[in-house]
Amino acid sequence: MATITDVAREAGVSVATISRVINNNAKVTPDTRAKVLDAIERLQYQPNVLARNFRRSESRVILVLCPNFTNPYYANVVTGISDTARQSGYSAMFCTTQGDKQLEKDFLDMLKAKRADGAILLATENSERFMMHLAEQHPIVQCSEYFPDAGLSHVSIDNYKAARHAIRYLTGLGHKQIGFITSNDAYLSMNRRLQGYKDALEQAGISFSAELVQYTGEGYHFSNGVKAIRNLLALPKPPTAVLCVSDILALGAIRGAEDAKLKIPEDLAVIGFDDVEYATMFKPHITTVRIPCYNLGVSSMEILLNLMKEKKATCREVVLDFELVVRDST
Amino acid sequence: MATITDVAREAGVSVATISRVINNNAKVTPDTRAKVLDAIERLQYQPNVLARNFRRSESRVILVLCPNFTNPYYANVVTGISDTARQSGYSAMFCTTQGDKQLEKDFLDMLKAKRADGAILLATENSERFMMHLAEQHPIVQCSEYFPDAGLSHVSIDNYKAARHAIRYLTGLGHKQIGFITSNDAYLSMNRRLQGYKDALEQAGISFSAELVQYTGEGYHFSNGVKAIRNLLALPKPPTAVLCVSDILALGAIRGAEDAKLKIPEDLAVIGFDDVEYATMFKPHITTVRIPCYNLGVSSMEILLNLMKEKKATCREVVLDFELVVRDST
DNA sequence: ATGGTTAATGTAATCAATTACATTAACCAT
DNA sequence: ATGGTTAATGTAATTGATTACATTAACCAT
Repeated sequence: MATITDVAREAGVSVATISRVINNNAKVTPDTRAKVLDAIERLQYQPNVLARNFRRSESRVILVLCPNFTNPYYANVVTGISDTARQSGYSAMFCTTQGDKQLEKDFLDMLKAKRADGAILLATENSERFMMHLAEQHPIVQCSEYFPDAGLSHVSIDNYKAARHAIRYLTGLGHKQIGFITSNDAYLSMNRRLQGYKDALEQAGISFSAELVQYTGEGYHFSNGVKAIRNLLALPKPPTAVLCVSDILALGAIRGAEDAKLKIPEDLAVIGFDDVEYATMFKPHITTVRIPCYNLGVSSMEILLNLMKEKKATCREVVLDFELVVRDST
Repeated sequence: MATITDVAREAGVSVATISRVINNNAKVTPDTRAKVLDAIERLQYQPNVLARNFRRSESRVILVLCPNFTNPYYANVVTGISDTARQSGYSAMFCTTQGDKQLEKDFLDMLKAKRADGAILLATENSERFMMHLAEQHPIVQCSEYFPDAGLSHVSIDNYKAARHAIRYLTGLGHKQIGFITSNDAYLSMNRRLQGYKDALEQAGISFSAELVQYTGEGYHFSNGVKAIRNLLALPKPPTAVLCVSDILALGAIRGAEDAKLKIPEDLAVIGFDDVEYATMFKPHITTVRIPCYNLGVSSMEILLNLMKEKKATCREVVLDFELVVRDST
């Protein structure tokens, strides 16, 4: 593989000039530029990335902190991140920390050791304080979940509006008893959705009833959805519609309701969240709030690229559009 | 961040000695070693990875070619790869090529440019010839799918045995009309499974009937499973059991059979492949051939690490164990 | 023509680790 | 004591790109 010195010799100029041409960072006569490009072409020269990274003291690696890959929600986000990173010459290092705070910290330590140039967090167990401190020294972007008002860049949808929108749709269909199935995870998105649910009810003149809100414990398991809907159906005044914070929970709720001989959507309307691919595999096809996962990933990476380029940490907040996809479960 | 020179000064020795200590590649007096380790500790020294990679001319990046992440099969494999790579100080660069041969080639070109040290292929559109040639110059491991007798290292399960095992189980239950639902993808695993199916039938004294084999087209869509089982059930002598090459297809087959008012497993026994997590979400829980996806990933990465260390390309073939998980669909 | 100004290009230091080769020290046999 | 041998350690080159600083050339105004 030819080096910059080879090219300099071939073109009859100095290495500095070659560097100027390939980096476009100083004036070079059109004439010499042509000579240089010619030599580069002839020798099939490609700058040695290792030497460049070393000299520039950047690793061209980004970190991605992710609960897991097996949830298709994350799988899609990660694909978006990965594609965008690759197109910009970055490689991604993933860590599925599964709630291990220390592992997460160790992983992020690679930023300090210059083993990575930036990080995207799809969720974190660590504190807001810790992250704010880290973000002062390194480019960090939060995706989906974030600390509000922490001054960290983040990309997400408006979960409040999304839930409110879904509930308005249900009240518009005439539903008055509307349940809400959520997880115990202390995610911001859950709170925002709950608030959207409450406010939409209030605006529709329906009084809030705490027992209509089911917390399923942590994680998003199908069986949790089944359990939750059973509890709701056991109420003196069971709901005629239910909003679930994930498609998997919604699928579980449908299964639980069908087990109880209810017809979907006649006896119970169900709305999910995410619009993951396999949710459409089953009947009835569920109505859901589509989250643009792939684009969430793309956008996070783009912001991170900017952050890494700029040096000065300007906080960017990007809110992508959700979409209520109406199918057969409502 | 302290450099090797700082440590040398602190310890009162030369940089060469520091290098010897941290790399364990030459004799150093216990005495001086202690001094050096002491200095390293005091200065919190960590070798500069960029300088090291540059000098050693290795990138510590590996490539992973993967059809997609959204299929939980791949998601699990990739997690195994990723975890193992990280533990050894490697980061992974993923490319979901979706059948784009040229994109795949461009991606693998990073090996030539020394932007990556090795690659794991979860499937490839490129030819055996191309890959053999590439593997002569760079460490390559194939995972799940591979070219038999191409001399490339690979990790997989024994798909022939797995299918044969599943069919023997079905014949053991008394089934004589057994269908096989597979995809049109030209994967080795599909052929091996088909052969296992045929041989197991023959050994059970059942003659092979081509119409009992349904090809679903490419990809593994739920709806393909539904279609396939419909075709099978429309036969003059419909099957009483069916083996599907993926859980998703099996789920589709179950749905299609239930739509036709068949009871599972009484009227139709169904076996899937993979044992992906969400397959257990639905009832009836399917009997399936479990593939150790995560370990497939771990093992591939371990072999790749060896390959990268050794330099000489010794081909390693690893076959991991499958397991027939009997649940409610048989 | 002279000096000043600017634009283009060249020279050589630099980044941090590795390592070939050189040097030193220690020990043993004669 | 002398020379030889070996083990431990040091010196300095090397890797390839970037870039501060130096040099050159060209042009213009006087």
